[in-house]
Amino acid sequence: MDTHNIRTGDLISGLASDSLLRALEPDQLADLLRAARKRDLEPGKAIITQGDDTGDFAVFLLSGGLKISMTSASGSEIILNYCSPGELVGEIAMLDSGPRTASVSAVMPSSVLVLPSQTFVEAVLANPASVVGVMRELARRMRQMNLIIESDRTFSMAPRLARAMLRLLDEERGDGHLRYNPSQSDLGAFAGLARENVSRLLTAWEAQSVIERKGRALFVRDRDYLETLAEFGDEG
Amino acid sequence: MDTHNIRTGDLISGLASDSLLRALEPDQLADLLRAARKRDLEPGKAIITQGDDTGDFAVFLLSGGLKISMTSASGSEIILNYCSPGELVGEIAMLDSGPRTASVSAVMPSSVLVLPSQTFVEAVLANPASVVGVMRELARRMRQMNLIIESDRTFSMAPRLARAMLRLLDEERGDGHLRYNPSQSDLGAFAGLARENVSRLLTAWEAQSVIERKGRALFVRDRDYLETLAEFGDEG
DNA sequence: CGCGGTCTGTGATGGCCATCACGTTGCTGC
DNA sequence: GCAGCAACGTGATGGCCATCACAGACCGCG
Repeated sequence: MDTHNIRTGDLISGLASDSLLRALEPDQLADLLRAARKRDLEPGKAIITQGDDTGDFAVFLLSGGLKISMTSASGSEIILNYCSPGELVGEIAMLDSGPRTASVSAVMPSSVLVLPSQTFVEAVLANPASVVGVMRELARRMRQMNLIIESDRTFSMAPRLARAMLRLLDEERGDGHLRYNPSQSDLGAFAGLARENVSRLLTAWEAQSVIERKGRALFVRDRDYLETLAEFGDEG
Repeated sequence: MDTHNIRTGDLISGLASDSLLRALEPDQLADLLRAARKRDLEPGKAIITQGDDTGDFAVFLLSGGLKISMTSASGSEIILNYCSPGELVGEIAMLDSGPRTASVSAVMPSSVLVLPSQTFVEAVLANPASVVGVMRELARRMRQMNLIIESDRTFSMAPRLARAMLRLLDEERGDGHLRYNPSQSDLGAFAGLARENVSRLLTAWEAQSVIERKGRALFVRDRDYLETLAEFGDEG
């Protein structure tokens, strides 16, 4: 739990290209990390729970994977997003100091840094040029949420699942690997449809060689097919 | 169209409490306005069109009312939000300089200021303290979008329409007035349901004295009813 | 190896809601 | 006042998809 031996060099090179922290200078980043506490999470363990009103920190993911989810009034789970190392989550409540509207939990063994709100604000203020980067990143997320709303409203199951799977594609590994080994229930909660229908769609797609399955793992084989589906719906 | 005679005093007092610009000092605000061009819009006239890739400006609403909408792949309209005087819109594309993902058009005679991206960024940088306010406002919007996604996924027609109408309630006028005189089609596009079902729900609610109708205008009479519906769904 | 638990496949059923269709109202401009 | 148009009311129909139900597959574990 000693945080002073975090190697900031490693950290910086590992920052996600779209991380809020990318905008900070190495000096500020080092300051920030000095004020952060490291925590390790086993799979399933939550670091932020929906409803908490002590939302005065954000979470920076060092390794592993996180999911951001909320429980709807009817009790079902909605997965808003998944995160990879180098990304910052929980900034909404940190920035506006409201209650947590979503939970964040680990989907694999992970380690995170807990960044107090105050330190983050100070770091940004100390480096005004970083502000543009922070705003740009916030804007990018709003753009993505607009897409999700549009998708929910106008598309049927297949395009929605296609979008979800494309968002899960592991760009680094290159072939059709998905990140986080999602179960069918996870895919359903992510795309907004029932688990049974995920199963039906996957079976159909396998028959068309759009995907391949090895055990419970999925591989995208016809990415173009999913992309046209995601963009134009069933009719296209 | 001479913009140098805009009275910044009036403007500042008219700023929405949650405006991005609220965070600026009067000096920066004055600079900003000096670089802005004023435009007048008749109802239905668009100031931003979905797909434009010259998204290097934001729009500040002086008077009137705007709607932010997008056309889905299937051709139907989705209304993402309405805006009142004092609010800033179009910042997403301005901040991340991507293409416009939504259109903005007037729903009543309106006048707006067109703020170039560069000037906005300069104003913010000149006043680092304002950064916190800007981020806070962006965070607030993301929070609201999370709610919309949850609403779309888990609630049936009635709660969704209830939420839409509560968002349209005119807090200033106090009684049950709605802003922007929305038609049933507008309500449908805003809440995500078909116009016919808006009609059916409104008829039912009128019979229960939840709303009252005078001609085509709507008045909320039982706000509590709509709020419990919006929060807990049909079952509550 | 057997055993509870989670994950998965697949049919049957029904409800919610979009769509179609068409009639009605009400406003606008001539 | 009346033609034309936009907004509104309301039934009928059907499709999509959530839900229920249950069987089989896979997995860690004692």
